[in-house]
Amino acid sequence: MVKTRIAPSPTGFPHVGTAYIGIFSYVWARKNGGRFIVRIEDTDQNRYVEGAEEGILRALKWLGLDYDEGPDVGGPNGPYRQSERLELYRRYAQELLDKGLAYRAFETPEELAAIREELQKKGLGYGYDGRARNIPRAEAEARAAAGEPHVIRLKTPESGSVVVYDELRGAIEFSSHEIPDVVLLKSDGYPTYHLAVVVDDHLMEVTDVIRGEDWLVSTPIQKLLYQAFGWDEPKWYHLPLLRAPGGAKLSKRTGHTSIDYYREEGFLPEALVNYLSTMGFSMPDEREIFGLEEMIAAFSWERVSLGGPVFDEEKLRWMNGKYIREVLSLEEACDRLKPFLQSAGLEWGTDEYLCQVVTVMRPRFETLKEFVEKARYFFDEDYPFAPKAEKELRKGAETLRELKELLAGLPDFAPERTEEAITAFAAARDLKLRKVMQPLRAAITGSLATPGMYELLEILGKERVMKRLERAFAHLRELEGDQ
RNA sequence: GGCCCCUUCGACUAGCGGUUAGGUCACCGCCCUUUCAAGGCGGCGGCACGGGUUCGAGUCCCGUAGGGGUCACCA
Repeated sequence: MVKTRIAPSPTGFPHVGTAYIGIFSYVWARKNGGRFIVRIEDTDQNRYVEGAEEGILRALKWLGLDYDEGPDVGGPNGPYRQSERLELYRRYAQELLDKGLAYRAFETPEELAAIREELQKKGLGYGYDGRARNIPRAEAEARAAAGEPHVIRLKTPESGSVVVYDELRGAIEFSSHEIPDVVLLKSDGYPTYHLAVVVDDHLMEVTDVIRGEDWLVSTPIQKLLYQAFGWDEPKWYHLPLLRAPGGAKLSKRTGHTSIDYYREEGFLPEALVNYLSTMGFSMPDEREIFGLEEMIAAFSWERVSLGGPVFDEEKLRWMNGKYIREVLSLEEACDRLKPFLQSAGLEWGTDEYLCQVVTVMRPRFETLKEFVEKARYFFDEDYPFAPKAEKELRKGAETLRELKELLAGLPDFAPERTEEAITAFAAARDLKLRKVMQPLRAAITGSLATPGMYELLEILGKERVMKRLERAFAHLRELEGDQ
């Protein structure tokens, strides 16, 4: 059975990179009828952030990446939080010690810094020379027993090479002398990533490790660990890293990397997932709008490209708009908007009214949050007047007064009726339609960017429109009073 | 810097030896039009470079360049 996992660290907000890798892991597991699990890698006590785990799990659920096993849902191979598995790592580190494949090292951070500097001068690529290998076993055990702080390091081969097989790139060879004696167990008793990931992936029966390319060069270390334990290694897939517009790895400094940011800005989870999926994957028929189910059906590693994709928020916005106007049903779109209206303190009355508004507004906003900004006047009689709208108001004040009388005489604001009345009104005065429309638009919305006038009038209704015209004239008087 | 990975329009990508190198975003123009959008149509724009292999390379190989990653008791 194919089993994939995602292993986020609770060190901050939920990262889009986690979602990105999560999508491919999820899809590959589902494609194969396998299992997708979440494991929390909280082995760094210094970087641990309270609440981060909850944020990450919430984000994964929001995106629709439901997992079969995880810290909050349990599973057959738990616990799924590394801080709760410390005994396991110690036991396995001991096993390596017993086999003579690992050793205790007692250097202080200062000593290590000195060693690193020294090696750096010699032009060597990494930071430890394996000198503690020379400490006699008995002495090391005695010092450890005496409570001397130390770490346990992996004894890596001194010659030869390690060949890693990446499913997306093929065989990659690393010279053994470039693989350092990495720390397996830290002096605080916590494991490092290398030990924890191998022990957990093995125990949790992970068959396919899908992760970011930044892990590629550490794979030989983990492969060595699998060998040391005598376990079968999983298949490795290293996905390219998401890039920021400049080209560097997407980070806090180079772009918006928090999933929460996108949720708060009014992006739809479906759109974010869809967009992230197109970062490296493409459908056989080149369609760009597709959901997880479609991706699962069409997925193949051959359709994954390896160039680092640049995360383009502009295209994400376009795609989000596409979802709002073409993928979501009208009712669904209305429901998604409600929380945003609420947090803006706006009331929409009936669902029917909201849907009328959304119907005409749908082609005009790309994020849920943007709707609130652009459709405010539908929900607030105290809508503000934009400077350009005020200008139209001034220019068309006379026309508007006459138009108001006309509108007041109409029995109702059915589109056919208002259209006939207004076009006739303009024709009678030999006015271009816009000379009539713009002042009216400005008056009843405070804006010059709105849906069509006839639908606007119908949705707002005669009563509200007449009141708004009154208010607009009042506003006009204030403006003139100021001058 | 050592090592590793990557390289098609500005961005995301299709292409798996023979194509006028296709699509999407962005940009520009036109159409529609009462504004703003959406939509339709059209345009701009690319195989990093140099060697090979081959009758024939965007497609295969090598090199160069460029970009990225990684060199922690962080993951």
